[in-house]
Formats: sequence, structure tokens, C-alpha cells
Amino acid sequence: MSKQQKKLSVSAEALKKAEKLCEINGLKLTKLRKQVLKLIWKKPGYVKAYDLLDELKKIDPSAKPPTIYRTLDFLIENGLIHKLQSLNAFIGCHHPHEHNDCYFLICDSCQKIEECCSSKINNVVTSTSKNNNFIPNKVTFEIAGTCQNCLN
Amino acid sequence: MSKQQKKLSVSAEALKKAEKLCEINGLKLTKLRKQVLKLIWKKPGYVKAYDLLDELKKIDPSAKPPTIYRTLDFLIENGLIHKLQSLNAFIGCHHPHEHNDCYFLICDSCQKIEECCSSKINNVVTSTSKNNNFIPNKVTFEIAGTCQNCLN
DNA sequence: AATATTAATGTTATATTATAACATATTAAT
DNA sequence: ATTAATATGTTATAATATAACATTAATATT
Repeated sequence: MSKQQKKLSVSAEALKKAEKLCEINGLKLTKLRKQVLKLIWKKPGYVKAYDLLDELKKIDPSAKPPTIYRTLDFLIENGLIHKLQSLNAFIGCHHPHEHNDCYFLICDSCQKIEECCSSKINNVVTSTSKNNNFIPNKVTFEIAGTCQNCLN
Repeated sequence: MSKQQKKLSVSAEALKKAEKLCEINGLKLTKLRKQVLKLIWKKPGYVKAYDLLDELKKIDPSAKPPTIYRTLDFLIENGLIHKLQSLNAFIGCHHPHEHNDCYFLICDSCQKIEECCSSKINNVVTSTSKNNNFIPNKVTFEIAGTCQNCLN
């Protein structure tokens, strides 16, 4: 199976998952939202909002910044994508609604992201929060660096 | 000792530390840089770049965005302040150059920040990176939520 | 000390990221 | 069918950040 084919099926599978998830949760994955989600998955690495807007405009010339940002908000709120705070960029979520404790390895060189999950993160957040009498709400954990592939 | 007095001395101490550190490392803590650092410490919580610019303009009316951003870059590079990526905001560093593994508890309600250090973070970063053949460079770890004080 | 080099600051302009506010259309509930 | 809620369209502008080039100040070299 070629890389391109593999990529396509990852994307297709993500879309199917998203549809199912929205159905279960009574969320409306409208045409616009599906288009944007598809565009996000299409890129191998992360995407910037305005690049996404440019892509969307090819399909729907009337698209404007609020079109994209509102759609991104919906997708983030419902766990279908993530925002990378250190980059102001977006990526599809590989396992929507299955956990709270994911973090990201961001390759500075190829823009690819590894989404990681670990209870260790949760442990650190929980224990720190307890120590500080802090009620955690949203965790941002991003590690920028160089991926295996780019070291060669 | 009043809260105000305590705040002042924290700020004053941070400035002294910064001066010493710059001297040791051959860095020039110029008038401008010191002014900006002072303004950052003056606020009890985090500061936004353009708010800082407004403050700076009161002292130096010719200040412009690059004035602030360049100064912030210097202060960040040399570990005197931190940027909170999830807020596009800045805070003074409580222990410049003493560690790499700090993270932040950000109170959504009062804007105050707790800077935390823990080898646990480093452990998670190191083990995850090893597992993924990833060479980490910059870690962003921010926990937003509600602080003790604001729960009451 | 005069000159060259480097670092810091000044200045103009503009790029990038994001949202407010209000209008219209679509969908769901009564 | 009407109302209410949700989603989208549209205009304008706010908020965040940097590029590029000019000038000044500090440091190093002759």
C-alpha cells in the first residue's frame, strides 16, 4: 500500500468515525463542517486557519474567516480536532472522545505531529493541581523538536 | 507586610536577579529591557504585549510594536520571562536559568499564574521522546483552571 | 583616537490570527 | 404553521506579530 493510499484511508476512516460520533451525540456534522474536517485530514501535518480558508474557498468561494473559525470551534469543542497552541495550528484528532490526556510531539522540520496519550500526564496534572489547590480545566502540552524521520 | 509591599519586593528582587544574571552571562540588560521587565513584574498576573506597549508608551512615547516584541524576545531567550502559548501572554520567571522543566497553572478567573517545577515533567517528556525517537527541543505545558483563591 | 564591526533601537509598513455584530437561512420543536 | 434555536453569510475591525530598512550606540581592531 502506498503512502498516499494509506493517508487517504486514515482520513476516510477519521471522517467515518466523526460521522458516527456526531450521530451518537446528536451533533450536526453539516456539509461545511465535513468539508473542513476533510481538508484538515488531507494535509499530512498541521494546518493553519488561513491556509484552510484558502482551500475551502476553492470549493466555496464565499467562505470568509468566520466561516473557518466557527467551524474550527465546533470541531474543537466536539473533540474532532485539536488546536496546537504553540503554533496556532490545527490537526485532526486520531481518537476523538476517547480520552482527555493527549499531548503532541511536533516536528519543527516536517510539520508532522505525533499525538500521544499517557496516564502519566494525567497523574502529573492531578498531583500538581492537588498540591496547589487548583481545579484544572484545560491542559496544553506540546513538545516541539525533531522527529526520527527528519534526523536522517 | 501588606500585599502591595510584598509584590513590590518580589518585583525588585526579580530585577536584581535579572541584573546579576545578565552580568554573569555578558548580556546587556539595557534601559529599555529593564523598563519592560519592570512593567511585566508590576502586574500581579500575566500581561499582554499590547497592554505592555501601552504602559511603555507612557514612559517612552516613541515605543512601537517591534520595540515590545524585540524586547520580549530578548527576555524570553534569556529565560527572564515566559510566554504563555495558550494565552499569547507573558509573565516574569521566578527562577531564571535554574531549570528547564517548568509549567504553569493559569487561573482563568484572576489571571494569576503559578509557576511549577517538577522532574516528573521531564521524565514524561524524556520517556515519550525516547519511545518515539523524537528529539525534544521546546516544551509547552500549561494548565488552565481555577485557583484556590477564586473558588471561594 | 579613528575606524570597522556588531548589537540595539527607531520607524514604516504590513502580515497573520481572530472576533464582534448583525443579517439571513435552515432545522427542530411546539 | 409558527416559534425558537441553530447554522451560515457578510461586513468590518480587533488583536497579535514580523519584515525590512534606517539610525544610533557599544565594542573591538587598527
